[in-house]
Amino acid sequence: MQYDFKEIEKNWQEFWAKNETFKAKNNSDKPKYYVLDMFPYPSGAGLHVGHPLGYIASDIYARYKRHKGFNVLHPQGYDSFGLPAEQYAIQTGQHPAVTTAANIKTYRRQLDQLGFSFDWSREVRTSSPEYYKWTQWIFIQIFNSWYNKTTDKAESIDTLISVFEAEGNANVQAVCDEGIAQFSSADWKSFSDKEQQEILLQYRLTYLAESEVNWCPALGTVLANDEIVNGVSERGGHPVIRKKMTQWSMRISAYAQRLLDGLNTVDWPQPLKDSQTNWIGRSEGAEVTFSLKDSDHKISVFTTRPDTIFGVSFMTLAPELELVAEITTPEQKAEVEAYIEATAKRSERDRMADVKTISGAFTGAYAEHPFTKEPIPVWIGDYVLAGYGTGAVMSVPCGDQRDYDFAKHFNIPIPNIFEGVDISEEAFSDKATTIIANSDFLNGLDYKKATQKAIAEIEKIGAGTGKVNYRLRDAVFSRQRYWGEPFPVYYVDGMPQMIAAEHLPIKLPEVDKYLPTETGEPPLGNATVWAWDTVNNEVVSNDKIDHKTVWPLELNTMPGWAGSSQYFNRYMDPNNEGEIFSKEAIDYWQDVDLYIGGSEHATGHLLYSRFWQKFMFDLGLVPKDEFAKKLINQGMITGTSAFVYRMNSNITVSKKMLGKDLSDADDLYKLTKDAVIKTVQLKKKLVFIPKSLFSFHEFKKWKRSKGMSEEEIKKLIETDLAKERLKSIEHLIPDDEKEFFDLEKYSISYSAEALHTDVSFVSSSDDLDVEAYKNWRSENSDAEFILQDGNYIVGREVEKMSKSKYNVVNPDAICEEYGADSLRLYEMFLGPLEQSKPWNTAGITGAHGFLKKLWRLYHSGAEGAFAVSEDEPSKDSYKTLHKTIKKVEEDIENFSFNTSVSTFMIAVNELSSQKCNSRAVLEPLAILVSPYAPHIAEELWKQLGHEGSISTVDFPKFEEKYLVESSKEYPVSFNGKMRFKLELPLDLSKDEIEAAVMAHEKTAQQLQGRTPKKVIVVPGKIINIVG
RNA sequence: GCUCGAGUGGUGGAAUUGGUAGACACGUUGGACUUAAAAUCCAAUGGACAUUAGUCCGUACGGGUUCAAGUCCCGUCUCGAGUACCA
Repeated sequence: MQYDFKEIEKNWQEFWAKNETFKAKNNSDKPKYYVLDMFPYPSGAGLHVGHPLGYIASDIYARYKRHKGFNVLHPQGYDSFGLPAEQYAIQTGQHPAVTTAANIKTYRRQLDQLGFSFDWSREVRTSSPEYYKWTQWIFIQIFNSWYNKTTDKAESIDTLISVFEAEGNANVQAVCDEGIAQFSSADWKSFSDKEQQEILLQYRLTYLAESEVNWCPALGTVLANDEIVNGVSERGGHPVIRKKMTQWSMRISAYAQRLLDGLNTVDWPQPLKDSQTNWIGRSEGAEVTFSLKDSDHKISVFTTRPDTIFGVSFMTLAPELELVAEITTPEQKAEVEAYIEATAKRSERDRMADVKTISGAFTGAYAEHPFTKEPIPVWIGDYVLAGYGTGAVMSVPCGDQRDYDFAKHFNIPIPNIFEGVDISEEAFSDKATTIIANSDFLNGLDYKKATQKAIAEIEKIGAGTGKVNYRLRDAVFSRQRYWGEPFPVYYVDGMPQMIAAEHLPIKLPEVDKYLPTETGEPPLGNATVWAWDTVNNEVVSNDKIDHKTVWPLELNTMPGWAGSSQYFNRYMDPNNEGEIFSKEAIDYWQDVDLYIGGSEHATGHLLYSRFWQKFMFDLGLVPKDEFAKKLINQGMITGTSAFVYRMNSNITVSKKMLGKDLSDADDLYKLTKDAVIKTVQLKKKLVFIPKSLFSFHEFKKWKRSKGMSEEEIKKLIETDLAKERLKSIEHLIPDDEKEFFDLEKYSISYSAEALHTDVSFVSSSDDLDVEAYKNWRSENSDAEFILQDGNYIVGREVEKMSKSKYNVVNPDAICEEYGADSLRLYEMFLGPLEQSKPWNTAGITGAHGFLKKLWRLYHSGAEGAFAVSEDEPSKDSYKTLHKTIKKVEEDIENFSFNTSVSTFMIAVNELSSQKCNSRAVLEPLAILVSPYAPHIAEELWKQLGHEGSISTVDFPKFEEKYLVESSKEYPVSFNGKMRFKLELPLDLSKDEIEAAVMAHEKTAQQLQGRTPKKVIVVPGKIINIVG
């Protein structure tokens, strides 16, 4: 009986589905374990072999945990709202729901075919109304909350209202908008309903605010920074302007400190934590207020260097600040306005890319130094960003390079406040060696002491306070898109109103087209049935809007991260219609134990999810304020692209360059160009040359990487290349030009272009299936390939796996040829999970060969019949088994899956040579392999005579006694170099070992009469003889 | 620029607390079986010299610690990821 993986895999996949083998129960005597994958966006292209890497790893771990007696939750679903489906809808008119459903079907088939142990009964799709009902529900909870700094958590807005009613807002410590006017209890009560709502909106955790966005009028949409290239849209190249729009924002900044602190409590990769830490960007310093001369205005600045306050020689404001217009003097008005206008035209990208140009304008206003009372000129400059801190800086040119450059450029004085430091060339910003001078009460202090003292003095005179500032900004939560969650929001007199939870979900309306409306409204503006009837509590036709009981609904939709910010909790109770999840479910499952996914989500999904989790924790909805205990970033699988080299259709004949200096390939190239005699058109248009005939550019690269000497290059070019290999293209020269193909007389040069070829045409030894390539593209049908030894060897390069590079490998094809178990093993075998590594289909034969060998261990009967004996295994077989158990268990616990695959291979190699077919070894072996190659394991388990699935059978127990050795083959080193090996009993003492070694004939041979100075003996490890 | 990570054969990668560098696999070469191919099996495979024994070099580069360094320390280079007028 052959290893028929197709039949086996099909049967067991059916078995698992039919028996719901992997369905997790929400209550169990077993301990719980929650293994989660970052769910996929179902794209139209389907999966390539890179995608399942993380899923295979998490599946192995989930299966392992089942063997270890855990009740495992291992769900999967789809992040199915998103731009590609919408883009496709705009192009083809097909409803995104239709294409999304079709894509999901493909994904499901591909996932099923890989044998994952997902509990599909818990599948969620972010785009299904049953799911987004709860996304809308959370939005309402966030809207109905404010952040109380006193209790340091989110609270219901009702607690805020009662404070307002009782005593106004004077004592309220909240994370809220800036500059809210103070009001008393009586004021509050006298406010109209609308006024009250407006005030509350400034406190809510999600609020409407004007945010500046990249608006593209031609596309009618807002673009992300990376969708803009050189100031125009990436798609279509339309102009983009900065525009203020009223949008929903999430007050994530309220959680900045807790998001930072929480990182210390989770086992996540350090780089990921670092990037979140950077993103949150905590900096300590002081906020200092400067009065303006001859004006009531004040300017607040945030500085991390209050110790340098006596070094201030000017102030710089962001040009966007409204204050600028108010303080500019009439004389400077024209200049300032011109500068503001110029800045507005520059995109953020421009301002970022262009660090060297220094620009700014003087406002004519002067601020007053809080201590010296000296006048300080106020400038504006686009190196100051409106969105960070207060949008203003106190400029200390001696201590900050940007301030320094600015001061130099505009001839502003640069006072030196550092002891013994020369600032004539550049600013001095080394905090560690700072000693302050020329600074009144700060003189002689170091950075730390001066900072403390400065803050204390600033506070004493009421000019400011010590402050912690965060880079993290509130997150814009509105998108001008169709294919996203609709907001459960309607507007009464422009004020947003939440729809009561019992009327959710508010379903996405149908539209005729998915583009923005002609008046520039979001796509939902095209919906004709999109108004809220407050009497019947239903969505009704727009023409019923009467602004009495029927009101317009919100036209924006939620962003991509809305649906993915709490899905891990919903999996615990995904079909609950009455609650987001039951208390029992969340209390049982608590949080994710292991989360696997890509590092690209570091500052998006993984930050927002932590924010929502903390919010839900504050509300008492979830028991943990961090949702995932451990997280692993799987590396990317890159493609190994294959290249053919298309020769340009003419070659250049030049004077012979023998004897010339060829020390540099650049010179060589130039030389060839200068000495051109003639250009010869080839007989054939399409000629593909082997890599070794590729142009000089390739040589340069090769030379550098291989460190070739000049001599070697000469040899290669003048003899090898110029003569033998060039001969292979001689027949392409037209007969009447043959005289120029005299390699003794002339040099021939040409260039070629590297073109991607589909990797499926290339064999494991890099030779191209020329016929397949010719058939691939009609223009190639009569192309000529210059072969070497009968083959065309392609060039190889590792690149990102992508359709356009023709290096995508489809798992369907791999499963068809080798089976899912082979694919699973091979993906793990490639290398450490976290590392990125190139895919090379050729290597899969190793994994496949292993499975066949494994199969043969159990099928040693006549014609490969199943044959397992009840004999007692040999000592060696027991040893093989138990060292395998030990290693595999350690490896899984450490997520070192690649090494455990090697361990399996070694075990099977050993058992094969031991001719072991004992049940006592082969049964545990099947369980060991089961997490990695579940189909074959199930089949072997069944053949071993067991009923039901192998999936919850106890993991084999490691027993030390089988590994106990009586002797060790010691490596004997002389001066650290291993010279020979010596088998010695393990129970020998150090002295006995030394005696045995010294008595050995090879020792004498090595020593050649010398007396060793020292003999190092590490029992059980090594012997080193020095001298 | 800053932060983090990584450099080991032709390739992917192994290598416990410092203790036999290159496990395992691919590829390559030779051989067996076969009419042939596939499949399978056996052998060799870091480099150089010697080819019997063996010797020397070798984990990006230059130093250092140690009986012993891929592993620890200092410096340099290269590559990758993230991030950026962040005051």
